[in-house]
Amino acid sequence: MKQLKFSQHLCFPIYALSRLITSHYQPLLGELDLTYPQYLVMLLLWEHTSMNVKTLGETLMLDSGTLTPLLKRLEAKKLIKRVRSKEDERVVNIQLTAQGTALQQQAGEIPLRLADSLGITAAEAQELRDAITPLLYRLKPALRG
Amino acid sequence: MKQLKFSQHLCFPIYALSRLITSHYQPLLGELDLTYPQYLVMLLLWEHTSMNVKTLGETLMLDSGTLTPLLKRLEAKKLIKRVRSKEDERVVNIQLTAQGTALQQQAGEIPLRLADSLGITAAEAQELRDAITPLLYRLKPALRG
DNA sequence: TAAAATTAAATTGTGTACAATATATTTCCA
DNA sequence: TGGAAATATATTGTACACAATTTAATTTTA
Repeated sequence: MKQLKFSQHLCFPIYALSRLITSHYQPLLGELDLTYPQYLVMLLLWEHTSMNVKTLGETLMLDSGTLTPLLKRLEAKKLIKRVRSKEDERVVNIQLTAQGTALQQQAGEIPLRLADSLGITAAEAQELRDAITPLLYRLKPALRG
Repeated sequence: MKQLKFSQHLCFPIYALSRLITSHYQPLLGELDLTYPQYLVMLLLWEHTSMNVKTLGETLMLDSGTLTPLLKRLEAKKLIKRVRSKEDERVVNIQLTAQGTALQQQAGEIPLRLADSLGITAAEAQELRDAITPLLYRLKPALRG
């Protein structure tokens, strides 16, 4: 069987584009002392006020091995509180602090500044998102093993 | 200014899709004892026989901080050799070993098996690649700072 | 209802990513 | 031509990702 050339592989452009976009976020998020995954968590909390670790993980498609230390860093920065649920002691609820809530103001311009940094228009960004989002949720999760 | 909702952000679908695709590679690549970035390096070497670290880094958009330890792991697995160039002692050439060359046989079925695992057709994969690849190479690299 | 199964987080260990810096070599040019 | 600038790789340190396992709490079910 003929080997596919490197350039014919689907995987690489998505992998590289994801990292490239993250690298454009970095200087903007650096002003808020956030990493990109930390920013995603903050976006969700700004929208929902409180979420538990499991729900965050399902939404971001990240497991507790990634989230637990990330959330501890956000807590160390006093942006969130980690509160074990009274109703179900297995659950940890993540709540915004006043400082975490206040940070939303500084974050408002980031999407526009990001598009500017990337050199794409809002329309192009939407087109790409519309191409990718349905695929993301249609693909089967990988089988372990 | 109204805050964009989480779902309106371009960034997340690409970030999540990239990780989802990698997770589908993992069981297939595990049979070859390769990680996904290691597989990308091997794909390039199978196509070009020998490349130096700089060229690998430009093609994969990875720096020496990522590549040096990754290449040392491939060398420890006896798939490649790292050979300092005689003409320019700054340059390290990466060469396939016989074992590294032989591994290509086992890798031939991976692209089809991946598409099957993802549950997409070759046509869909190509459509997505065609949407993303030009964007990848058009975007400006991020400014450091 | 008590043991088994399930669930939610945390922990451990490996491997990227990448900024920042260091080191060694080569090239440039005053 | 000899020191400054540029180049290629390596190193250090921080922060993800994620598989695998552990721990503690809850639910199921025999």
